[in-house]
Amino acid sequence: MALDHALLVSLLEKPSSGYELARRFDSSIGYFWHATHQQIYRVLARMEASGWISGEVQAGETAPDRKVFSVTGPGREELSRWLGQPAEPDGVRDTLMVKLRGAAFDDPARLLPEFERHRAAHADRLSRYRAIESRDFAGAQSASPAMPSSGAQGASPGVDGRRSASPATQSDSTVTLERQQALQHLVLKSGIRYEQAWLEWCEESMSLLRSFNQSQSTRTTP
Amino acid sequence: MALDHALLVSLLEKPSSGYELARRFDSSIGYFWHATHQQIYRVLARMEASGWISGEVQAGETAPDRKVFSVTGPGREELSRWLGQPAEPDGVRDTLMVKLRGAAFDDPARLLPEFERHRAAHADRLSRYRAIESRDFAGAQSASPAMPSSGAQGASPGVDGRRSASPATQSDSTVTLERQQALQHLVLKSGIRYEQAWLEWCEESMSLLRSFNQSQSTRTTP
DNA sequence: GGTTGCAATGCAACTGGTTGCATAGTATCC
DNA sequence: GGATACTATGCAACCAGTTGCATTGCAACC
Repeated sequence: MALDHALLVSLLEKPSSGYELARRFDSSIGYFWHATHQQIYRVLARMEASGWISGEVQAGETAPDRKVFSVTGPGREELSRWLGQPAEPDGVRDTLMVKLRGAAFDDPARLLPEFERHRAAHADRLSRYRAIESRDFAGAQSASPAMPSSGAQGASPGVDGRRSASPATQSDSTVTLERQQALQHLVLKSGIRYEQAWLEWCEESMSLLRSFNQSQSTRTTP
Repeated sequence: MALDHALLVSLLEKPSSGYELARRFDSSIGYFWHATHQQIYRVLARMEASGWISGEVQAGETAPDRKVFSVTGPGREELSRWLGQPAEPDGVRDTLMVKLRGAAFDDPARLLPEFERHRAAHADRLSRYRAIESRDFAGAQSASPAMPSSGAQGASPGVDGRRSASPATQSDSTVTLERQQALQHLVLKSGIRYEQAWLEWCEESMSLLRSFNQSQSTRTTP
Protein backbone atom coordinates (compact mmCIF):
# COMPACT_ATOMS: atom_id res chain seq x y z
CA MET A 1 0.00 0.00 0.00
CA ALA A 2 1.04 3.53 -0.62
CA LEU A 3 -0.76 5.46 2.10
CA ASP A 4 2.00 4.43 4.45
CA HIS A 5 4.57 5.93 2.15
CA ALA A 6 2.54 9.01 1.42
CA LEU A 7 2.50 9.63 5.14
CA LEU A 8 6.21 9.01 5.43
CA VAL A 9 6.87 11.61 2.77
CA SER A 10 4.51 14.01 4.42
CA LEU A 11 6.22 13.55 7.76
CA LEU A 12 9.65 14.04 6.24
CA GLU A 13 8.47 17.29 4.76
CA LYS A 14 7.20 18.29 8.17
CA PRO A 15 6.75 16.31 11.41
CA SER A 16 3.11 16.51 12.35
CA SER A 17 0.26 15.15 14.41
CA GLY A 18 -2.42 12.91 12.96
CA TYR A 19 -4.87 15.73 12.90
CA GLU A 20 -2.50 17.98 11.02
CA LEU A 21 -1.83 15.29 8.46
CA ALA A 22 -5.51 14.78 7.93
CA ARG A 23 -5.93 18.48 7.21
CA ARG A 24 -2.94 18.47 4.94
CA PHE A 25 -4.55 15.59 3.07
CA ASP A 26 -7.52 17.80 2.40
CA SER A 27 -5.27 20.12 0.48
CA SER A 28 -1.70 19.72 -0.81
CA ILE A 29 -0.92 16.01 -0.94
CA GLY A 30 -4.58 15.22 -0.78
CA TYR A 31 -5.02 16.59 -4.28
CA PHE A 32 -3.56 13.39 -5.60
CA TRP A 33 -3.97 11.08 -2.66
CA HIS A 34 -6.87 11.25 -0.28
CA ALA A 35 -7.41 9.73 3.16
CA THR A 36 -9.70 10.21 6.15
CA HIS A 37 -8.46 10.93 9.65
CA GLN A 38 -9.49 7.46 10.77
CA GLN A 39 -7.30 5.79 8.27
CA ILE A 40 -4.44 8.11 9.02
CA TYR A 41 -4.55 7.41 12.75
CA ARG A 42 -4.60 3.71 12.12
CA VAL A 43 -1.70 3.76 9.71
CA LEU A 44 0.29 6.02 12.04
CA ALA A 45 -0.24 3.54 14.88
CA ARG A 46 0.89 0.70 12.67
CA MET A 47 3.96 2.54 11.47
CA GLU A 48 4.91 3.51 14.99
CA ALA A 49 4.66 -0.15 15.97
CA SER A 50 7.01 -1.13 13.16
CA GLY A 51 9.41 1.61 14.15
CA TRP A 52 9.22 3.67 10.97
CA ILE A 53 8.09 6.72 12.87
CA SER A 54 8.15 7.82 16.47
CA GLY A 55 5.60 9.96 18.23
CA GLU A 56 6.14 12.44 20.98
CA VAL A 57 3.23 13.76 22.98
CA GLN A 58 3.25 17.49 23.35
CA ALA A 59 1.12 18.58 26.26
CA GLY A 60 -0.76 21.60 25.04
CA GLU A 61 -1.15 24.40 27.55
CA THR A 62 -3.58 26.41 25.53
CA ALA A 63 -4.76 23.56 23.33
CA PRO A 64 -5.45 19.82 23.62
CA ASP A 65 -2.49 17.44 23.70
CA ARG A 66 -1.15 16.30 20.39
CA LYS A 67 1.13 13.50 19.39
CA VAL A 68 3.72 14.68 16.91
CA PHE A 69 5.30 12.05 14.70
CA SER A 70 8.59 12.12 12.86
CA VAL A 71 10.34 9.64 10.64
CA THR A 72 13.05 7.40 12.08
CA GLY A 73 16.09 5.89 10.39
CA PRO A 74 14.31 2.65 9.54
CA GLY A 75 11.45 4.72 8.20
CA ARG A 76 13.77 6.47 5.79
CA GLU A 77 15.24 3.19 4.70
CA GLU A 78 11.81 1.81 4.05
CA LEU A 79 10.93 4.82 1.96
CA SER A 80 14.11 4.47 -0.02
CA ARG A 81 13.42 0.78 -0.60
CA TRP A 82 9.91 1.56 -1.77
CA LEU A 83 11.13 4.28 -4.11
CA GLY A 84 13.44 1.85 -5.84
CA GLN A 85 10.75 -0.72 -6.29
CA PRO A 86 8.80 -0.77 -9.56
CA ALA A 87 5.04 -0.31 -9.45
CA GLU A 88 2.22 -0.62 -11.95
CA PRO A 89 0.78 2.62 -13.30
CA ASP A 90 -2.41 3.40 -11.41
CA GLY A 91 -5.56 3.10 -13.43
CA VAL A 92 -7.99 5.96 -13.72
CA ARG A 93 -11.35 5.59 -12.08
CA ASP A 94 -13.93 8.09 -13.06
CA THR A 95 -17.55 7.49 -12.27
CA LEU A 96 -18.59 10.04 -14.83
CA MET A 97 -17.34 7.76 -17.59
CA VAL A 98 -19.56 4.97 -16.36
CA LYS A 99 -22.45 7.38 -16.20
CA LEU A 100 -21.82 8.59 -19.73
CA ARG A 101 -21.93 5.13 -21.14
CA GLY A 102 -24.96 4.33 -19.04
CA ALA A 103 -26.72 7.44 -20.27
CA ALA A 104 -27.12 5.80 -23.66
CA PHE A 105 -29.83 3.69 -22.04
CA ASP A 106 -31.57 6.60 -20.40
CA ASP A 107 -31.99 10.27 -21.20
CA PRO A 108 -28.44 11.61 -21.72
CA ALA A 109 -29.49 15.19 -21.07
CA ARG A 110 -30.28 14.27 -17.49
CA LEU A 111 -26.53 14.19 -16.93
CA LEU A 112 -26.11 17.89 -17.63
CA PRO A 113 -26.55 19.08 -14.04
CA GLU A 114 -24.03 16.51 -12.90
CA PHE A 115 -21.54 17.73 -15.47
CA GLU A 116 -22.18 21.28 -14.41
CA ARG A 117 -21.30 20.43 -10.85
CA HIS A 118 -18.19 18.55 -11.79
CA ARG A 119 -17.05 21.33 -14.06
CA ALA A 120 -17.35 23.76 -11.20
CA ALA A 121 -15.40 21.47 -8.89
CA HIS A 122 -12.60 20.95 -11.38
CA ALA A 123 -12.45 24.63 -12.29
CA ASP A 124 -12.15 25.36 -8.63
CA ARG A 125 -9.28 22.95 -8.18
CA LEU A 126 -7.52 24.37 -11.19
CA SER A 127 -7.72 27.90 -9.91
CA ARG A 128 -6.47 26.83 -6.52
CA TYR A 129 -3.52 25.10 -8.14
CA ARG A 130 -2.72 28.21 -10.10
CA ALA A 131 -2.92 30.31 -6.97
CA ILE A 132 -0.49 28.00 -5.21
CA GLU A 133 1.79 28.07 -8.20
CA SER A 134 1.99 31.81 -8.38
CA ARG A 135 2.42 32.04 -4.62
CA ASP A 136 5.10 29.39 -4.17
CA PHE A 137 6.70 28.92 -7.54
CA ALA A 138 6.56 32.37 -9.01
CA GLY A 139 8.82 32.93 -12.00
CA ALA A 140 8.31 29.50 -13.50
CA GLN A 141 4.59 29.39 -14.16
CA SER A 142 2.91 26.83 -16.37
CA ALA A 143 1.76 28.15 -19.71
CA SER A 144 -1.94 28.88 -19.58
CA PRO A 145 -3.70 28.57 -22.93
CA ALA A 146 -6.96 30.38 -23.55
CA MET A 147 -9.44 28.77 -21.20
CA PRO A 148 -12.90 29.77 -20.02
CA SER A 149 -11.96 29.28 -16.34
CA SER A 150 -15.09 30.42 -14.52
CA GLY A 151 -15.08 32.28 -11.20
CA ALA A 152 -13.92 30.75 -7.92
CA GLN A 153 -10.61 32.27 -6.97
CA GLY A 154 -11.01 31.46 -3.28
CA ALA A 155 -7.93 31.79 -1.11
CA SER A 156 -5.94 28.57 -1.24
CA PRO A 157 -5.81 26.72 2.07
CA GLY A 158 -2.71 25.83 4.03
CA VAL A 159 -0.80 24.12 1.32
CA ASP A 160 2.81 23.40 2.07
CA GLY A 161 4.81 24.74 -0.80
CA ARG A 162 7.82 26.88 -0.11
CA ARG A 163 7.53 27.43 3.60
CA SER A 164 6.94 23.85 4.68
CA ALA A 165 10.20 21.96 4.96
CA SER A 166 11.78 21.63 8.35
CA PRO A 167 14.81 23.94 8.02
CA ALA A 168 17.74 21.60 8.67
CA THR A 169 16.63 19.81 11.76
CA GLN A 170 16.83 16.54 9.85
CA SER A 171 20.16 14.91 10.71
CA ASP A 172 21.60 14.74 7.19
CA SER A 173 20.97 17.73 5.00
CA THR A 174 21.89 16.91 1.43
CA VAL A 175 18.20 17.59 0.96
CA THR A 176 18.52 20.84 -0.88
CA LEU A 177 15.45 22.96 -0.71
CA GLU A 178 15.61 23.79 -4.40
CA ARG A 179 15.42 20.14 -5.26
CA GLN A 180 12.42 19.59 -3.03
CA GLN A 181 10.74 22.62 -4.48
CA ALA A 182 11.33 21.60 -8.07
CA LEU A 183 9.83 18.19 -7.41
CA GLN A 184 6.82 19.63 -5.66
CA HIS A 185 6.34 21.97 -8.56
CA LEU A 186 6.27 19.01 -10.92
CA VAL A 187 3.52 17.40 -8.94
CA LEU A 188 1.55 20.59 -9.00
CA LYS A 189 2.05 20.94 -12.74
CA SER A 190 0.69 17.48 -13.26
CA GLY A 191 -2.43 18.54 -11.42
CA ILE A 192 -2.73 21.65 -13.57
CA ARG A 193 -2.39 19.73 -16.80
CA TYR A 194 -4.87 17.19 -15.62
CA GLU A 195 -7.51 19.72 -14.70
CA GLN A 196 -7.00 21.60 -17.94
CA ALA A 197 -7.46 18.49 -20.01
CA TRP A 198 -10.47 17.52 -17.95
CA LEU A 199 -12.16 20.88 -18.38
CA GLU A 200 -11.61 20.93 -22.13
CA TRP A 201 -13.13 17.50 -22.36
CA CYS A 202 -16.00 18.56 -20.15
CA GLU A 203 -16.91 21.42 -22.45
CA GLU A 204 -16.94 19.09 -25.40
CA SER A 205 -19.12 16.59 -23.56
CA MET A 206 -21.61 19.18 -22.44
CA SER A 207 -22.09 20.46 -25.97
CA LEU A 208 -22.92 16.98 -27.10
CA LEU A 209 -25.30 16.39 -24.23
CA ARG A 210 -27.01 19.69 -25.00
CA SER A 211 -27.42 18.72 -28.62
CA PHE A 212 -29.18 15.53 -27.52
CA ASN A 213 -31.46 17.64 -25.42
CA GLN A 214 -32.61 19.71 -28.40
CA SER A 215 -33.14 16.97 -30.95
CA GLN A 216 -34.73 13.81 -29.64
CA SER A 217 -35.74 14.08 -26.01
CA THR A 218 -37.66 10.82 -25.80
CA ARG A 219 -37.93 8.61 -22.75
CA THR A 220 -38.12 10.23 -19.35
CA THR A 221 -38.17 6.90 -17.53
CA PRO A 222 -38.43 3.37 -18.89
CA MET B 1 -20.42 1.80 -5.04
CA ALA B 2 -20.09 2.09 -8.74
CA LEU B 3 -18.81 -1.31 -9.78
CA ASP B 4 -22.39 -2.52 -9.63
CA HIS B 5 -23.45 0.16 -12.04
CA ALA B 6 -20.45 -0.26 -14.28
CA LEU B 7 -21.47 -3.88 -14.64
CA LEU B 8 -25.08 -2.95 -15.30
CA VAL B 9 -23.99 -0.67 -18.12
CA SER B 10 -21.70 -3.32 -19.48
CA LEU B 11 -24.48 -5.88 -19.45
CA LEU B 12 -26.87 -3.49 -21.15
CA GLU B 13 -24.34 -2.99 -23.88
CA LYS B 14 -24.06 -6.74 -24.19
CA PRO B 15 -25.36 -9.59 -22.01
CA SER B 16 -22.34 -11.60 -20.91
CA SER B 17 -20.91 -14.16 -18.54
CA GLY B 18 -18.71 -13.23 -15.61
CA TYR B 19 -15.64 -14.34 -17.42
CA GLU B 20 -16.45 -12.26 -20.46
CA LEU B 21 -17.01 -9.20 -18.29
CA ALA B 22 -13.71 -9.72 -16.60
CA ARG B 23 -11.97 -9.77 -19.96
CA ARG B 24 -13.89 -6.74 -21.09
CA PHE B 25 -12.70 -4.99 -17.95
CA ASP B 26 -9.15 -5.63 -19.04
CA SER B 27 -9.82 -3.53 -22.09
CA SER B 28 -12.67 -1.15 -23.00
CA ILE B 29 -14.45 -0.23 -19.78
CA GLY B 30 -11.46 -1.34 -17.79
CA TYR B 31 -9.48 1.61 -19.10
CA PHE B 32 -11.34 3.81 -16.69
CA TRP B 33 -12.66 1.30 -14.22
CA HIS B 34 -10.81 -1.84 -13.22
CA ALA B 35 -11.97 -4.98 -11.44
CA THR B 36 -10.77 -8.54 -10.94
CA HIS B 37 -12.81 -11.59 -11.85
CA GLN B 38 -13.35 -12.38 -8.17
CA GLN B 39 -14.96 -9.11 -7.51
CA ILE B 40 -17.06 -9.33 -10.62
CA TYR B 41 -18.42 -12.76 -9.73
CA ARG B 42 -19.30 -11.58 -6.28
CA VAL B 43 -21.06 -8.46 -7.44
CA LEU B 44 -22.93 -10.43 -10.10
CA ALA B 45 -24.14 -12.84 -7.45
CA ARG B 46 -25.29 -9.97 -5.28
CA MET B 47 -27.06 -8.22 -8.12
CA GLU B 48 -28.79 -11.41 -9.16
CA ALA B 49 -29.99 -11.81 -5.58
CA SER B 50 -31.46 -8.31 -5.62
CA GLY B 51 -33.10 -8.97 -8.96
CA TRP B 52 -31.24 -6.39 -11.02
CA ILE B 53 -29.94 -9.01 -13.40
CA SER B 54 -30.87 -12.56 -14.24
CA GLY B 55 -28.51 -15.31 -15.28
CA GLU B 56 -29.14 -18.18 -17.62
CA VAL B 57 -26.80 -21.12 -17.75
CA GLN B 58 -25.80 -22.08 -21.24
CA ALA B 59 -24.51 -25.64 -21.35
CA GLY B 60 -21.50 -25.53 -23.60
CA GLU B 61 -21.12 -28.45 -25.99
CA THR B 62 -17.69 -27.58 -27.20
CA ALA B 63 -16.75 -25.41 -24.20
CA PRO B 64 -17.40 -25.25 -20.43
CA ASP B 65 -20.79 -24.10 -19.22
CA ARG B 66 -21.27 -20.38 -18.83
CA LYS B 67 -23.83 -18.31 -17.02
CA VAL B 68 -24.96 -15.41 -19.15
CA PHE B 69 -26.44 -12.43 -17.33
CA SER B 70 -28.74 -9.74 -18.62
CA VAL B 71 -30.31 -6.71 -17.02
CA THR B 72 -33.89 -6.90 -15.76
CA GLY B 73 -36.50 -4.15 -15.48
CA PRO B 74 -35.61 -3.35 -11.87
CA GLY B 75 -31.98 -3.28 -12.91
CA ARG B 76 -32.70 -0.61 -15.50
CA GLU B 77 -34.65 1.39 -12.97
CA GLU B 78 -31.79 1.20 -10.54
CA LEU B 79 -29.39 2.41 -13.19
CA SER B 80 -31.65 5.29 -14.03
CA ARG B 81 -31.97 6.21 -10.37
CA TRP B 82 -28.21 6.15 -9.98
CA LEU B 83 -27.67 8.27 -13.07
CA GLY B 84 -29.89 10.97 -11.66
CA GLN B 85 -28.12 11.02 -8.35
CA PRO B 86 -25.29 13.52 -7.84
CA ALA B 87 -21.85 12.21 -6.97
CA GLU B 88 -18.61 13.77 -5.84
CA PRO B 89 -15.87 14.09 -8.45
CA ASP B 90 -13.44 11.22 -7.99
CA GLY B 91 -10.03 12.20 -6.73
CA VAL B 92 -6.90 11.26 -8.60
CA ARG B 93 -4.57 8.77 -7.05
CA ASP B 94 -1.19 8.49 -8.57
CA THR B 95 1.59 6.74 -6.74
CA LEU B 96 4.17 8.42 -8.94
CA MET B 97 3.31 11.74 -7.36
CA VAL B 98 4.03 10.37 -3.93
CA LYS B 99 7.27 8.95 -5.22
CA LEU B 100 8.27 12.25 -6.75
CA ARG B 101 7.83 14.11 -3.54
CA GLY B 102 9.55 11.33 -1.66
CA ALA B 103 12.48 11.46 -4.06
CA ALA B 104 13.49 14.80 -2.57
CA PHE B 105 14.72 12.79 0.43
CA ASP B 106 16.59 10.27 -1.64
CA ASP B 107 18.34 10.27 -4.99
CA PRO B 108 15.75 11.62 -7.46
CA ALA B 109 17.55 10.10 -10.43
CA ARG B 110 16.75 6.66 -9.11
CA LEU B 111 13.21 7.28 -10.26
CA LEU B 112 14.17 7.47 -13.92
CA PRO B 113 13.70 3.77 -14.70
CA GLU B 114 10.29 3.90 -13.10
CA PHE B 115 9.32 6.87 -15.20
CA GLU B 116 10.61 5.11 -18.28
CA ARG B 117 8.34 2.17 -17.59
CA HIS B 118 5.34 4.31 -16.93
CA ARG B 119 5.94 6.32 -20.04
CA ALA B 120 5.97 3.16 -22.08
CA ALA B 121 2.75 1.97 -20.47
CA HIS B 122 0.95 5.24 -21.06
CA ALA B 123 2.24 5.56 -24.60
CA ASP B 124 0.94 2.08 -25.21
CA ARG B 125 -2.49 2.94 -23.90
CA LEU B 126 -2.60 6.06 -25.99
CA SER B 127 -1.81 4.23 -29.16
CA ARG B 128 -4.39 1.60 -28.40
CA TYR B 129 -6.99 4.29 -27.86
CA ARG B 130 -6.09 5.87 -31.15
CA ALA B 131 -6.34 2.52 -32.89
CA ILE B 132 -9.79 1.99 -31.46
CA GLU B 133 -10.80 5.47 -32.46
CA SER B 134 -9.78 5.11 -36.06
CA ARG B 135 -11.37 1.67 -36.21
CA ASP B 136 -14.70 2.47 -34.62
CA PHE B 137 -15.14 6.19 -34.89
CA ALA B 138 -13.46 6.98 -38.17
CA GLY B 139 -14.30 10.37 -39.62
CA ALA B 140 -14.39 12.19 -36.29
CA GLN B 141 -10.88 11.70 -34.96
CA SER B 142 -9.42 13.70 -32.10
CA ALA B 143 -6.90 16.29 -33.18
CA SER B 144 -3.41 14.94 -32.60
CA PRO B 145 -0.84 17.62 -31.85
CA ALA B 146 2.82 16.93 -32.50
CA MET B 147 3.75 14.21 -30.03
CA PRO B 148 6.77 11.95 -29.70
CA SER B 149 4.53 8.87 -29.41
CA SER B 150 7.02 6.01 -29.38
CA GLY B 151 6.44 2.65 -31.03
CA ALA B 152 3.85 0.12 -29.84
CA GLN B 153 1.01 0.05 -32.31
CA GLY B 154 -0.06 -3.45 -31.30
CA ALA B 155 -3.45 -4.67 -32.45
CA SER B 156 -6.13 -3.45 -30.07
CA PRO B 157 -7.91 -6.21 -28.16
CA GLY B 158 -11.62 -6.99 -28.24
CA VAL B 159 -12.89 -3.59 -27.35
CA ASP B 160 -16.56 -3.08 -27.86
CA GLY B 161 -16.98 -0.03 -29.94
CA ARG B 162 -19.23 -0.09 -32.95
CA ARG B 163 -19.98 -3.80 -33.22
CA SER B 164 -20.87 -4.44 -29.62
CA ALA B 165 -24.44 -3.45 -28.95
CA SER B 166 -27.02 -6.19 -29.09
CA PRO B 167 -28.88 -5.29 -32.30
CA ALA B 168 -32.43 -4.71 -31.08
CA THR B 169 -32.98 -7.66 -28.82
CA GLN B 170 -33.54 -5.25 -25.94
CA SER B 171 -37.29 -4.89 -25.51
CA ASP B 172 -37.52 -1.13 -26.00
CA SER B 173 -35.34 0.36 -28.65
CA THR B 174 -35.26 4.12 -28.32
CA VAL B 175 -31.62 3.42 -27.72
CA THR B 176 -30.31 4.70 -30.97
CA LEU B 177 -26.98 3.33 -31.93
CA GLU B 178 -25.67 6.73 -32.93
CA ARG B 179 -26.30 8.05 -29.48
CA GLN B 180 -24.56 5.15 -27.83
CA GLN B 181 -21.65 5.53 -30.18
CA ALA B 182 -21.28 9.24 -29.62
CA LEU B 183 -21.20 8.73 -25.86
CA GLN B 184 -18.67 5.95 -26.10
CA HIS B 185 -16.56 8.15 -28.29
CA LEU B 186 -16.59 10.83 -25.62
CA VAL B 187 -15.31 8.39 -23.06
CA LEU B 188 -12.57 7.34 -25.39
CA LYS B 189 -11.63 10.94 -26.08
CA SER B 190 -11.30 11.60 -22.39
CA GLY B 191 -8.82 8.74 -22.25
CA ILE B 192 -6.89 10.17 -25.17
CA ARG B 193 -6.67 13.61 -23.67
CA TYR B 194 -5.63 12.17 -20.36
CA GLU B 195 -2.83 10.10 -21.79
CA GLN B 196 -1.61 12.98 -23.90
CA ALA B 197 -1.44 15.29 -20.91
CA TRP B 198 0.24 12.59 -18.88
CA LEU B 199 2.90 11.95 -21.49
CA GLU B 200 3.71 15.61 -21.91
CA TRP B 201 4.09 15.94 -18.19
CA CYS B 202 6.21 12.80 -18.10
CA GLU B 203 8.68 14.23 -20.61
CA GLU B 204 9.00 17.36 -18.55
CA SER B 205 9.56 15.38 -15.38
CA MET B 206 12.17 13.17 -16.91
CA SER B 207 14.19 16.11 -18.14
CA LEU B 208 14.27 17.49 -14.65
CA LEU B 209 15.25 14.16 -13.14
CA ARG B 210 18.02 13.82 -15.70
CA SER B 211 19.31 17.27 -14.84
CA PHE B 212 19.55 16.22 -11.21
CA ASN B 213 21.50 13.22 -12.30
CA GLN B 214 24.17 15.30 -14.03
CA SER B 215 24.72 17.99 -11.42
CA GLN B 216 24.69 16.74 -7.84
CA SER B 217 24.47 12.97 -7.59
CA THR B 218 25.14 12.71 -3.89
CA ARG B 219 23.72 10.11 -1.55
CA THR B 220 23.17 6.58 -2.81
CA THR B 221 21.56 5.40 0.44
CA PRO B 222 21.13 7.25 3.74
C1' DG C 1 -23.64 29.61 32.28
C1' DG C 2 -25.42 26.75 28.69
C1' DT C 3 -24.82 26.10 23.64
C1' DT C 4 -22.27 25.85 19.77
C1' DG C 5 -18.00 24.84 17.51
C1' DC C 6 -13.48 23.34 16.59
C1' DA C 7 -8.98 20.83 17.81
C1' DA C 8 -7.52 16.36 18.72
C1' DT C 9 -7.84 11.45 19.30
C1' DG C 10 -9.71 7.08 18.95
C1' DC C 11 -12.98 2.44 18.96
C1' DA C 12 -16.10 -0.66 16.43
C1' DA C 13 -18.50 -2.35 12.67
C1' DC C 14 -18.96 -2.67 7.99
C1' DT C 15 -18.10 -2.73 2.91
C1' DG C 16 -15.03 -2.89 -1.02
C1' DG C 17 -11.15 -4.96 -3.07
C1' DT C 18 -7.15 -8.20 -3.28
C1' DT C 19 -4.74 -12.62 -2.99
C1' DG C 20 -4.32 -17.34 -2.93
C1' DC C 21 -6.15 -21.46 -3.87
C1' DA C 22 -9.34 -25.10 -5.98
C1' DT C 23 -11.73 -27.31 -9.70
C1' DA C 24 -13.17 -29.04 -14.09
C1' DG C 25 -13.49 -29.30 -18.89
C1' DT C 26 -11.50 -28.50 -23.55
C1' DA C 27 -7.77 -27.72 -26.85
C1' DT C 28 -3.25 -28.05 -28.42
C1' DC C 29 1.43 -29.27 -28.61
C1' DC C 30 5.22 -32.66 -29.06
C1' DG D 1 -0.80 -39.95 -23.75
C1' DG D 2 1.07 -36.58 -20.74
C1' DA D 3 2.23 -31.61 -20.21
C1' DT D 4 0.71 -27.16 -20.85
C1' DA D 5 -2.57 -23.59 -21.40
C1' DC D 6 -6.92 -21.38 -21.68
C1' DT D 7 -12.11 -20.99 -20.56
C1' DA D 8 -15.06 -20.65 -16.77
C1' DT D 9 -16.48 -20.50 -12.01
C1' DG D 10 -16.07 -20.07 -7.27
C1' DC D 11 -14.61 -20.28 -1.78
C1' DA D 12 -12.04 -18.31 2.09
C1' DA D 13 -9.12 -15.23 4.27
C1' DC D 14 -7.34 -11.06 4.46
C1' DC D 15 -6.36 -5.99 4.00
C1' DA D 16 -7.74 -1.27 2.83
C1' DG D 17 -11.03 2.24 3.27
C1' DT D 18 -15.52 4.21 4.99
C1' DT D 19 -19.06 5.43 8.32
C1' DG D 20 -20.86 6.28 12.63
C1' DC D 21 -20.18 7.27 17.15
C1' DA D 22 -17.69 8.83 21.53
C1' DT D 23 -14.62 11.69 24.28
C1' DT D 24 -11.94 15.51 26.08
C1' DG D 25 -10.54 20.25 26.17
C1' DC D 26 -10.60 24.95 25.01
C1' DA D 27 -12.81 29.24 23.07
C1' DA D 28 -16.23 32.13 21.90
C1' DC D 29 -21.00 33.48 21.49
C1' DC D 30 -25.26 35.69 23.41
